[in-house]
Amino acid sequence: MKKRVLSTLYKHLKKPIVLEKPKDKKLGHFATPIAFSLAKEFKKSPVLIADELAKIFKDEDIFESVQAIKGFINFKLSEDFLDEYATWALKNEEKFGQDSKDEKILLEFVSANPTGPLHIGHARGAIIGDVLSRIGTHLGYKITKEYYVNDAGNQIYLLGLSIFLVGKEKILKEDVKWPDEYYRGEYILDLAKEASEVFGKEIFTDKSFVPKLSDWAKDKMIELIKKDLKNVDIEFDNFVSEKELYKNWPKVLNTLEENGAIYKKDDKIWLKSTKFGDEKDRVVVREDGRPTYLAGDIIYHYEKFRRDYDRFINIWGADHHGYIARVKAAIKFLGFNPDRLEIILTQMVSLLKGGEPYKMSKRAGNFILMSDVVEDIGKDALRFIFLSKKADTHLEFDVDLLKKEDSSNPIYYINYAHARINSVFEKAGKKFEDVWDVKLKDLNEDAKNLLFISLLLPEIIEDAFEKRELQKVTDYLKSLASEFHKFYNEHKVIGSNEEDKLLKLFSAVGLSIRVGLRLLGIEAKRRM
RNA sequence: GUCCUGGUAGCUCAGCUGGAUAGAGCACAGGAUUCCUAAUCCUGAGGCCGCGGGUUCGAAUCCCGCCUGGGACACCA
Repeated sequence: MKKRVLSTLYKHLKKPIVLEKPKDKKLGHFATPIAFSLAKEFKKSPVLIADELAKIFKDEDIFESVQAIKGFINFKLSEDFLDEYATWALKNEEKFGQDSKDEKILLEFVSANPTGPLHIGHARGAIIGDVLSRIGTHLGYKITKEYYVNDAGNQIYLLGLSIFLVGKEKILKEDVKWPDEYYRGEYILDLAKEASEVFGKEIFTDKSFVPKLSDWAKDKMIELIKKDLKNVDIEFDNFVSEKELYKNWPKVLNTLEENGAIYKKDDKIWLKSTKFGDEKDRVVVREDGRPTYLAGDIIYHYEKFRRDYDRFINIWGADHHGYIARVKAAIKFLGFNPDRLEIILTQMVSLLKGGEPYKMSKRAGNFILMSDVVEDIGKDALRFIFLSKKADTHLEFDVDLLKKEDSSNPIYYINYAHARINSVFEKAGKKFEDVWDVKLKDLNEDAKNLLFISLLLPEIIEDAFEKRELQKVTDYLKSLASEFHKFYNEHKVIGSNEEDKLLKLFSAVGLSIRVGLRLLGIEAKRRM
């Protein structure tokens, strides 16, 4: 809708126009403060300019009225236009909100170390990434979902070591000296038990077996993570192994050297990342010849940029923010444009239950499992709440609130609207498609307003995707449900003179709720 | 100390490419059901938009300084 209005206005003005929501919805559907900016140019009062423009726009069919008030120009869309659009949308549910963006995007997210099950912090990035991909794909972007598996390095060794030590202590009943850092949690003991079945207890007798345990456990953890993700309806297109990437390390290192990106100092190899904005240079190869974690990321991004994509989006935990500068510096050294890489940071999640705070730490072992929360409140509620706040702000929520069956639980509230719509149709003995060709005219103001709001979904999802602010979608669905409930309470549908028209209106509301939720990976309930 | 982020109603937050009286939800108080799902709705109260300065016809929004919460500052991932 907005696009139609913009192109109509552009036809007359030939200037980019800002369209916004009028302060008061009674004023109209859209408004523009364009007269204020033109005032400077033409040295004329914005009020006069607005009056003149309003007269010009008035003759356009898509507007019912165009009014200039105090320099603002307010537009009301015509019923014919709204009806036509609604009819099309209802008959083309799959296409509703679709667009034809033409960009190939590589979206990397989750990428949690395969050293344990996913915790609630990972879930946030997972859900945001998944929904970005769902919405982006709907808008026409070609999106590949990728998981970078850190299957090399110290953390994986620690995983094996942790299993080894637990096995030694709990299965062999030997005394164990615990290092400062190791993985805790029951799953380590479970793995140790399973390992003793697979390999025999002897596996815990000698430290030289640790790599074997590491390798075995890592694969198990990857499977576990995939299962955790599957349970919230998230699937990836690719899993990229860090270990595999190291095959290309000599080549990448060589390229870096040729481009003057690295130097040797203290028997180590350093990246001159300060040259491109990093705080200090970073070690990429230690004195014993082992590459650092950064090396893996450099190879990974080198390979990424060699692939055929227009844009790269990484979703990282906010604790990685210090990494941005060095990775971008490396990309630049490799001869690519780092602006094509965009990093979305997700902030911490604090979980409450009955007002009690939980502190999470994967390494400490007392972290909250994503799977536990899913079991507790369901994947739909988890998805909704994680999407309802901007990625880079702290998210705090109480799981008990999401179990409540009233309006304090947004997912419940929205589903209730959808179920109500279905129920009204059922009571009326009609199917959605029965009313699609009913002509909407002479609707009351409330109905017209609700119709307009229900047709806003396409611009909401586009805005949400472009700004990477998915809470715009959840906010929209909440307000659409609210407008619907309000209307429902004030206007009787069944048996009224307007029955079919209002049913069509309800059908449009249901459409947006259903499509909106589907893009969030949530199925709208038809009955409650 | 440096770098990110945030500071708006009791709580959680939206608004931030400057614009029309600062919004929503929750919580709180009152009210609505012979009638399509009251799992809902309506009404009410509640605000130096962290503080101070600046730019502007106009600042919650932009700039500078300060106060303050959180995070990051590895040869760990």
